[in-house]
Amino acid sequence: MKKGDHLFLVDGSAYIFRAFHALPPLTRKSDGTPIGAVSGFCNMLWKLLQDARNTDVGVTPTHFAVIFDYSSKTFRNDLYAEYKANRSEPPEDLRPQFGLIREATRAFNLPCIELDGYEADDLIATYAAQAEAAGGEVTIISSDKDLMQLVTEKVSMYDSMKDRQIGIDEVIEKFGVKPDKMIDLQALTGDSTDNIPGVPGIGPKTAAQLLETYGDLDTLLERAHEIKQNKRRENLIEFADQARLSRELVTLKVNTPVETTIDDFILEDQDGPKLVAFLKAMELNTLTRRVAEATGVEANEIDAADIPVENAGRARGPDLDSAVPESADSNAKADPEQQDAQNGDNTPQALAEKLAAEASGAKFDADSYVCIRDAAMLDEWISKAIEEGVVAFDTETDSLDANQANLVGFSLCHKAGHAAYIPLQHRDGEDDLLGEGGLVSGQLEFDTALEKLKALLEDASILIVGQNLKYDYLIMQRYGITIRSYDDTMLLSYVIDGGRGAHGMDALSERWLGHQPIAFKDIAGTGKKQITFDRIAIDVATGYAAEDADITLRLWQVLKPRLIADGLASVYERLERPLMAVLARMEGRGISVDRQILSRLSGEFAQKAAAYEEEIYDLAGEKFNVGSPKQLGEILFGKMELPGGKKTKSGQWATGAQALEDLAAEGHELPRKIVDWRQLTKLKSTYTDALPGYINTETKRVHTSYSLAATSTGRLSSSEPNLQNIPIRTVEGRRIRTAFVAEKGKTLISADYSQIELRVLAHVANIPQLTQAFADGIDIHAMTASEMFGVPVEGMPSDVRRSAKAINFGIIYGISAFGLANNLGISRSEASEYIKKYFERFPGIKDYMDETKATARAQGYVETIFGRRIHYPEIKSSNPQVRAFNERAAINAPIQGSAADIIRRAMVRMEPAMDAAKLSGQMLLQVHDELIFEVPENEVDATITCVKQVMENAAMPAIDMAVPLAVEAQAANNWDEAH
DNA sequence: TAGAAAACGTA
DNA sequence: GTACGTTTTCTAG
Repeated sequence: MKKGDHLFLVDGSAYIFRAFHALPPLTRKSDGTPIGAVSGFCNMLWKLLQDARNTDVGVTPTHFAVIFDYSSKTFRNDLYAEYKANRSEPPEDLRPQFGLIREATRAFNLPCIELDGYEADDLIATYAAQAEAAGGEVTIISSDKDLMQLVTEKVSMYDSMKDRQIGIDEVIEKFGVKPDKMIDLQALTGDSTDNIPGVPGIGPKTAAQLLETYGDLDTLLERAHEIKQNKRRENLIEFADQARLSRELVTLKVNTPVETTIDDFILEDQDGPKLVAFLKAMELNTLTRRVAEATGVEANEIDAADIPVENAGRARGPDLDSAVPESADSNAKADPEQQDAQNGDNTPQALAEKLAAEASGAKFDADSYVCIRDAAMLDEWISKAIEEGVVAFDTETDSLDANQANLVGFSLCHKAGHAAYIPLQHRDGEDDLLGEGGLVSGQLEFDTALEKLKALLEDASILIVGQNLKYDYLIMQRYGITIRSYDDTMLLSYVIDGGRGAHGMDALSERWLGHQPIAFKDIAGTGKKQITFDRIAIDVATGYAAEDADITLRLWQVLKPRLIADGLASVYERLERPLMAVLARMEGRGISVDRQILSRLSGEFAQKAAAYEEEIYDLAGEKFNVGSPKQLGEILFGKMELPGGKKTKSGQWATGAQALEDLAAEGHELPRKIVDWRQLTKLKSTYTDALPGYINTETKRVHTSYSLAATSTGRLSSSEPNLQNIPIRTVEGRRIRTAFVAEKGKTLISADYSQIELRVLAHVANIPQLTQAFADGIDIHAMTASEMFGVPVEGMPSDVRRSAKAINFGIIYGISAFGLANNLGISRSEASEYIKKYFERFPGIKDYMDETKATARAQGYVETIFGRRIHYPEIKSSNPQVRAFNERAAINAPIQGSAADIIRRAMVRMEPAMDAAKLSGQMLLQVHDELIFEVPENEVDATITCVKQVMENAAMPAIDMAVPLAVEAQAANNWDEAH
């Protein structure tokens, strides 16, 4: 550094706090990460750097650095233990921003300086002194009075938020003393925020006046006895030492052992792409645009930076430093009263309520909806969407099956009440042989519209809002369009109101907007007369489709703030939103199913079933519909007068498998045959007959549909076809699995969590014996039996182990004596004894169950270990049966739900992990605790290693489980052998 | 023809 | 005892 050079020193830590308190509390990324301070910081830096290049404006830095506090412990704590001891932890909302602001600094290509044991102020003092000694000038970007002692002819300060220079004159104006007296002034006045004692009764005015009179602190303290005011005199004498200590505390060190020299601070050019990538990740759209423009970067071509989110969360890094923590939510859980007192109507909760109240009274006006039929108008609507940055989007198609549906039109809504429908493929006239009538005129040309739509949907700076967006995502994916930034109102509702009712659009519209949408069947008819959407008149379609987009946007406006207010952003952001696209890709891939195998099995099952039917008629003495429980009941308990018949709640004879097994056990032949017949016909009708019908004609594969929001616990569900209930328990049933095959040259890998729910139980209930057993890898059911019945694990009778296994599962299900008795075929009192014994051996389980019930009652919901909430509105029901049921479900939910969250996390991480390992295999299916992959034969071993790694570490780093997660993986050519 | 009930497949 | 989805039968309209 030389004469004429100018060093800018940004007081990063102070800026963070100041910006945080100055900016609106709701400045957040779409994932809920608070970024108010980050935003302010980036804008400030950018402005400073821009000014630096406009040589005619202000001063021009040649050197630049951003300085941070390192930790809350510094050398000052050795001088005075109470120093800053009254500082409370920074607000939860602020914490993630410390790390992000350091990231920001690096993205700006600026040195990011901190030093253990020293405050940012000391580093600033040191560098300022060095620069001044070298003949340079210094501007300190801060308005902190603690730094004013550094101001000289060559060193000034700049308050970036008020755009104000602070030089010698400004210090005198503000404090009445020259900067070189600031130390003495602070020593006298103290500082309650930093816990610097000072001298009681002396404020800045008095201090300035005293210093004016006596010159400096030492002289003042020596001549304190001359002071006329009694109290002031006494205090100055009594607290003289305290004043000296205070002076030491406020004096900034100009000789901190810095590791970087000011010559390393030479201001370099911006790295445009790097900065744009970071700003995109922060979703600072305006600044992104500005920076892209100024640096000549095409923002659209740059992906948002991958800011480390998970790893930093745990690391005990410098000060409160950490990038986005796992839970960016805790602020919402902070004491609401305190927040109210501080922010009044600005709390997230208050804002969410206000928005909800507004939405519930809003009017819907079908006449305001627009039908877009020309390109210019579409352009106009798209630019409105770009302007808003948010747009609701909905596709209309001719089928519910996203893997074969054709796009008929789409709707947009950028502002409540302002929605449009864009018809593309409506048809009329008679069906020809292909079932295709003529295209209705007055529709935009398909490819033109699609191209425009692609630009909109793939623009990462525009948030696409959908309801059940996975469907639209799949449709657009098939047209070569990938939706980049999105929110899904169904998933928002699922996270916020899990267990409180349905999350379909109709239900949500009624719940939040007090509006009943046009029903699909009202415009398309029902049953045999139902028509597909492309046959619906365009004006009718417009009213329906535009309304859907309108509703979706309004729901988003209500639900997104609630997500933040309820502190559920991280659940949504980590377990729901990213999984949507993962599932869409899995569904799009489908799995190969061998038609021949199924058809052979169908024939076989049919033959055997027919044979059973003959025998059944013989035994019954007449022909009847074996599939009719009603007729069967009459034969068994009416005609044949078998004993022990029970009735179902609707008054019919119960002929369930268990009832028939009981009869069979008494030596009756017929019930056994019925059970076997049912098994065969079940396998045939549900699987071997039905599955081939699901083979997609184009892909030749079976594409299931996963629902992310169907279960209360967080599990997925699978339908059309349900591939989560493919038989495995019986030999016959297993054969169906052999029809699920890998394509040529590939292999299926099945990887499943071993005993994941019992492991979660061991973790959440904190049971030492269970934890130990899992750590040692011993048979968990045998261990339980051994504990309960005092039988050694070696050579344990199988029925003893079986009882223990049933109890272990019973615990997970919120055990009742009734249920256990049923399962084990023992008496209620015996079952009660077992449970009692179990609770004696594992008192932690009883505690867990009692606590969970109490929690559910007290707050109306329970939580998984990752914070997913499951509500039980009926937990306080006066009906004992209803209440007991809710209690059992509430006990089960954290266990089942945590396990579900774990595999969700694994799934979200799986694709990136496999990419990183250069593996080309693909994830096809999920069955609650199992993932199925299809991989090239030569990648099997590497894939298994990768998959196990991801699955076994899926809880980390959010949760450090007390129990290891174990995953077993196998490869084979079909699902039966792979499992 | 729509929907409930019963049965049964999975974790 | 928890969580699901599909099929068939049966009933009500």
